[in-house]
Amino acid sequence: MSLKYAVLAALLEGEASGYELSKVFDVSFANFWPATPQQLYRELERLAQDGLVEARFVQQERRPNKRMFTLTEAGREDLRAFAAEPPRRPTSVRDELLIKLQAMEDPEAARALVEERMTWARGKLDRYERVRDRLLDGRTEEEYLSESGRVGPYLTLLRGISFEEENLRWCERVLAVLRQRAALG
Amino acid sequence: MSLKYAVLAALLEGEASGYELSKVFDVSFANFWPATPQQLYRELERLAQDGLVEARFVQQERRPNKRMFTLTEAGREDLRAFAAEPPRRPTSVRDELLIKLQAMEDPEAARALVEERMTWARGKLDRYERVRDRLLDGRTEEEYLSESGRVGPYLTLLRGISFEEENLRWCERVLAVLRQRAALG
DNA sequence: GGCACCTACTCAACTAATTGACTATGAGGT
DNA sequence: ACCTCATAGTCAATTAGTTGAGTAGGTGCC
Repeated sequence: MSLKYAVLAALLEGEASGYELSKVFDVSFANFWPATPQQLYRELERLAQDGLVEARFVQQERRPNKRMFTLTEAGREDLRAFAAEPPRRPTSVRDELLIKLQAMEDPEAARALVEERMTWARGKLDRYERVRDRLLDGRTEEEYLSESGRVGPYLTLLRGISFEEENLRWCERVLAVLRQRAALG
Repeated sequence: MSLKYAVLAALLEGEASGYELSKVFDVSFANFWPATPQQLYRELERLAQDGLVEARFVQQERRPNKRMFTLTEAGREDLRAFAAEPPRRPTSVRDELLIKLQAMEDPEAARALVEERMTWARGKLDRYERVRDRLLDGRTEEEYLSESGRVGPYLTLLRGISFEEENLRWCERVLAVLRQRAALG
């Protein structure tokens, strides 16, 4: 149900193809609503059938043809109604590393997995930084906030950044606990 | 696939019924691998068929009968192998609020949703605090870490706590941005 | 005396998500 | 000449997850 609105929300930024959307869901939207290309194509099909988006074919010369999707007024209205009411389902996090850590017996293996996670988190932060720069486009945060119509994209980006930063802090904490335990044991 | 190992990991704490497991997946495990009772019963069935857990019926007098599950040596071994290798799939977060925020036009409605989220996060932190107290059982963290065989449960609990704390910090940030924008606009 | 809630599940139907393979074309490198 | 990567998708099969109802005895509250 929510994927529907995630797609509609993504289309608020303007007309997009399924392929372009799959890129968006691979970077910025991935932090709060991951989706594979297959999910997106199916969802777009449904949305078009329900009249919430409009599709048009675009013939291309040096690339495969594509379909571009736009929000309809009905889609905009549906999204508006969704955004106004409180979330139905609680935030859900799925993290395999935590299962492994929960079960872990070997502290050395745990340390290795946690350090891998840290490297990964730093990579993600770098990518967010680039998304942020593109959003701000040379302006300061203040300028951006006063000029730009919609703040949503910025706030969700901040959440992604804050999540990864916390991830790093927690990893540090885990390493400290493992060291302490090694010293005590 | 990972639910399987989440269940096995939960059974590391000792024999449990499906019902008891569903309680565990409602509190501590909920932070990194949510599962409904129905999922658990199905998974336990499968695990028993595969010989990774052993089930025994327990007749009860004043309550419905139940089945208690224990890890077998094969289950323990399978879990060990899983825990040693790096995660296959990245962490995934699903958060409806962020879709709503991404789409949001009305700052006042946004503020209300964010404050609701804050109340909720504080409630969750309280519950974690109680879980933590039960784990530590009067000991300091140092004592716990030197006495207890397995650190996993403590580290995953820390992640839950850290996630909600960060949630609160991000909410504060969002409120600040909304205020700033209101002042600028 | 009735009603809601807790324990302890089972069953059926449904929707969502994942995986892998397949179709095309073009660009760039070695 | 071949290989990989990027664009832009489609199809089919399977697994995972959700929802709602049903069963059945016990406890606690007003």
